[in-house]
Parts: sequence; structure tokens; C-alpha cells
Amino acid sequence: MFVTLKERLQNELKGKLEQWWQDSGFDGEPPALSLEESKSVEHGDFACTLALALAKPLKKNPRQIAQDLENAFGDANGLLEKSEIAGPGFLNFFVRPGAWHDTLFDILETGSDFMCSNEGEGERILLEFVSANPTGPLHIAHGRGAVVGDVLASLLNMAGYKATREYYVNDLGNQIDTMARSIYFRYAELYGQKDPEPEDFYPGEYVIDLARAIQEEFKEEFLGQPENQWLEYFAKRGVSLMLERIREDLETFGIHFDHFQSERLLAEENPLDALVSELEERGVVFTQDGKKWFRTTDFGDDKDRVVLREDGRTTYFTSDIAYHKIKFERGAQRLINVFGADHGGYVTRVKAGIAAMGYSAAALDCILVQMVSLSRGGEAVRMGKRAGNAIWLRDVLDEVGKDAIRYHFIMRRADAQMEFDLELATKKSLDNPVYYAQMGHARLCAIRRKAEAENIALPQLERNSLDALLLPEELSLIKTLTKAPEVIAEAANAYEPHKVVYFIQDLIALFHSYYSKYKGEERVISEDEKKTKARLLLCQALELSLKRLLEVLGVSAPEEMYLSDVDQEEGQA
RNA sequence: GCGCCCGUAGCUCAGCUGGAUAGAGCAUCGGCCUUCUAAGCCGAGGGCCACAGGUUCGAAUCCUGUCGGGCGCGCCA
Repeated sequence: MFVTLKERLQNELKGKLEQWWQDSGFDGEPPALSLEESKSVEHGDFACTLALALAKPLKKNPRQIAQDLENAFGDANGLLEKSEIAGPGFLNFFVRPGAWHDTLFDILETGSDFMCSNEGEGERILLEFVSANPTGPLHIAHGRGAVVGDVLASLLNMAGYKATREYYVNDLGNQIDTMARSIYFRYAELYGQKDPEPEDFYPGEYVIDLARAIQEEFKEEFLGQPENQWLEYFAKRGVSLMLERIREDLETFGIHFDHFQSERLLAEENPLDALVSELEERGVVFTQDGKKWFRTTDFGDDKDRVVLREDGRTTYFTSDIAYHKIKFERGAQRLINVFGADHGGYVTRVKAGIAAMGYSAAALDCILVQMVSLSRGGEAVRMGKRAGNAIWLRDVLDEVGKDAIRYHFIMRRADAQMEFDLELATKKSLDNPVYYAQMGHARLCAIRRKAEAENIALPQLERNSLDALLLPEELSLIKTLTKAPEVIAEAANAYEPHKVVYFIQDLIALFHSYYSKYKGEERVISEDEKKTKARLLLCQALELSLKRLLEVLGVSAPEEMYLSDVDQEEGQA
């Protein structure tokens, strides 16, 4: 497996550190050594702050310790060109260019899989996200949780976990009956019949579509019938039609779930009464006012929760306990739920359920994706349930396409609120960051095409074919590219997919800058055969990496892009 | 009232497992196309990192409090 230069250096230095620790006669285990990337070139490639940290325990001047360390480290078995002590006791390492060339060689040999790692050691993770109620289409705000979950799953898989994507379909409960009644209302309306609006009526236009679909199949068969004649059917048909549409929207959005778990089927296969009994056997249930309560306060909750109502019906919480239990029984070792921030108060309860069933509450992580506040041209847009002014994901998808929306949503940290300006997003403007990223890829492809057109064959990949890469920008590109596996593993472990976006931006900015700076001389394709080949190989590595990275975000990597593909009505003076 | 999240440039946001002069995009201003895409690049201006204390060699980053914004506090899902 691909090893980054940082890891290689770290390993070399670790051995020398241990030796030095022993020789110096210090007590205990030698301290951990960790390197960080230097922020500026004067500080070399990597920096070590160990001397600063050791100053206190060793009661020595940090610069003196840094000096001792520097002596002990030497050239790290040939990896280092030099090292320097700076400031209060930083130890800066300057890596030999050849070491970077070796790294690039490894990248090219490994292919885009060099970004993968085995951090996860095959841990099976079940990632639940979206799980929007099948009582309406996905709206734009659902998109955020969808992208966060989807990209995170991809990242986890690259980092060596086995993550699967799952959608929980809440096809049981009051809201389903409400939807059925709303459909019936519209159905009757199609025949000119004016019923009173049902309670909590869903006003959306899509309900009329559902009513039409049922009308087409059954004509006036249900007209004027009592509720018990049609409710169940309308509910079932409504859910399945709605779900069909949700799946289509997700597909268009580039998201594929491994499993849709129906709450209804789950309850049919695993009767919830049995679950309540099991909770009782485990001693966490008490009866009061004719209801059965789960004593969640024992698990840190504010109040106890009903799991069985007076009329014998279970609650949403009851089936959710069953569902989480099933997740474990199906083999998941860790669960991740991507919730909207409005479900924040629910987390403790679910964890209580898991703990009560004998699993570790720590095996569940909830990502609370904060709200998206919508605006249009800077003016706030409120989406109200009753107002019927929802902005459907599908409509925005039709207008701007998935790339821009996905990039927009994944750019921001999930736990911070974000603004989504419909005007800005739908403008397809040149300043949209997604085009910047895609343009980098297109430009790399253009260089490759140019080389092909000039019949310049890509050289055989040999150890010495990269020696010609000596410009600081070239080394810096390799250096940045090498961070990819670490960035991905970090983003996966911390559940912070937005980090990948910033990495992509960094990498492309370096490339654009390099490209522009040497446009006049030192171009990729030049008279110098050796340089040309080395640079084409560098571009190849960048191209395959960018392609893979964009793929992880679910954003396409176009081979070419032209100005005419974008609206230019504004700001193009 | 209690719980969770957030407060960084005019705007939208990175940086937060403590490290060297606090970053990007947009907006503003000034430069760069004979030659692999100017959807790009280079430069300038713009900051009591909400505020007040504390922890220490060192704090945007950790702790406490205050202020401001969002979300939650059904036997709804």
C-alpha cells in the first residue's frame, strides 16, 4: 500500500528518537513524534514541535533540545536535504527533491487508489441519512443531509471502512393517514366534490398528482365511500408513489442507497409488542396512567418516554428502537445517523434505546446537519408546510444540475448553519466554485489532448523519469497531492467531508498558478523531452487524482468546458 | 428556563486534537492573453478572530461567564 513521505520520514525519525532517548538515559517511554506540514516554504517541508513540548518535562532550553534532536536525526537515512532550528525551538525539515519524485512515482504506479487507506480496518458502518417522510417530495434543504451522508459514506469506504447507505422510510403513523386523507380530498375534488379540508391537510400540488394517479386506476370507485373503504389503500398507494418520486430525485442527485428500510415492514416482521416486552424484561419499563414508559431518564434523558400508549399503539420511538436493534443484528458495528438539527433532542433517546437493548450507546454517532436558510437575491425565503411554497430539490436540479448543488452543500461544515441563495445557485455564474474545480480538471485534459495531438507518447514510468521536476511549484504540487490519503482519512474519521473540498481547491489553485506562471517558458510541453515527459506524468497524476476526488463528491469531472456553456448575462463587462 | 450548534475581512465561509506574520472565494481597485482553455493568473486595500476573565513558554483554537443568532424541549414523525 502507498506510503506517504510524511509517514516514511516519521518512521525513520521515530527509530532515531528512540535511540536518542535511550542514549540520553531518560526515564520512561520515548515521547510520540508527530510531524506537521510547514505553512511556509522558509520553514521547509515538515516541522516538528517536539522540542517545545519536551522543554518542560526535561527542564531544558527548547532550542538546546532541538539541537540534540537535530543531531540525533541526521539526514533520516537520506530523506533529508537539511534541517534547521527556528524560533523558540521548531525543528524544520527540508526533504530531498528525489524523495518527492519517489512519492510521485508511487502515486502513478498505484493509481487513484493511493488516496485510500486502511484506517477503518474493515469496520462495518451503517450510515442512515435523508430518511425524509414519504409524504412529500424532497425539498432543497433535504439536499444538504443527502450530500453529507453520501459523500461521507464514500470517504469512509476509501478510508478502509465498509460503509453502507440506508434510508429509513417512515411509512407508518399519523402523517401517513393525513396524507391519505389529503389525497382523498383532492381525489374528490377531481370529481367536483368539495369536502372539508382534513386536519393538518397537505396543501402541496404534488398531492393532486397522486390523486390523479389513483383516479386513473380506479375512476370513481372510491367516491362517496366511507373512510375505512379507502384509507388504507390511499395510504399505501400514496407512499409507494411518493417513494418512487423520491428515489428518482435521489438518482438524479447522484445518490444510491443500498437499502430502503420500511418502518411498516419492519414492524410486521418484528412485532413491536415483543420489543416492548423485551424492554420490560430488561427492567427499563414502568406502567403509569395505563401507558408503558421507558425510563430513559436513567440514560441521561430529560424525561421518560412512552413506548406503548393507552390504546395499545406503539410510538415512533418504539419502532425506532426496533430499527436500531436490527441495524446491529444485521452486522453493523457502528451506526451513523445524519439528522437535521431539529432532531437534536432525539439523540439521547435513541442512544438510550440502544443501551437498553444491550449495545453500546457509543456505537451510534449522530451528525446534526444544521438548517439551511434559504434566500433569493439576499432576501429570506420561508418554506412553510402550510404555505405550500416549498422549493423542491427536483426543480433546482433541473435548473442548475447536481454538480453545483452538491458542491454548494458539501463545501460547508455540517454543524454550522449555511445560507443557500437560490438566485446565486441558479445563476450558473462564473464565480461558482464548482466550475473552478472542474475547470482544473478540464485544463489538465486539454494538456493531455495537446500532447496526443503532437504525438508525444507518455513515457514508460521509470524511477528516473521524474527527476526533471525541480521547479518549486512542481515539488509543491507533489507535496500537496501526497496529502490526499491523510485528508480523506481525516475527513472520514471526523465526519467532516467539507475538508475534501478545501483540499481540492488548494490543489487546483496550485496547478492554475503553476500553469499561468510558466505559460511563457517552461511549459508542460516543450522542446525539452525529459522535462516534457516528467511534466506530463505530473499532470497525469493530478488528472487522475482530481477525477477521483470529484467523483467522491459526486460531482462530474468534465474533459472540456467552454465559456459558452455558461450564462453570461451579468458581470461580463 | 434547560439542552445542542454557531459568532473570524463589507458578504459567504475555512482554520479550532494549542504553535511561527490569521486564510479563501465574492465584492472594490490595479495589472497579465502571438504560443497546452483568461471559467485562469499576479498584486493592493480590507481583521480589538462577539465581549470579559482564566489555563501556559505560546490561545481564533482549551475552560468559565456575558451578549447575540439558530434549533429543540408531544403519548408528531
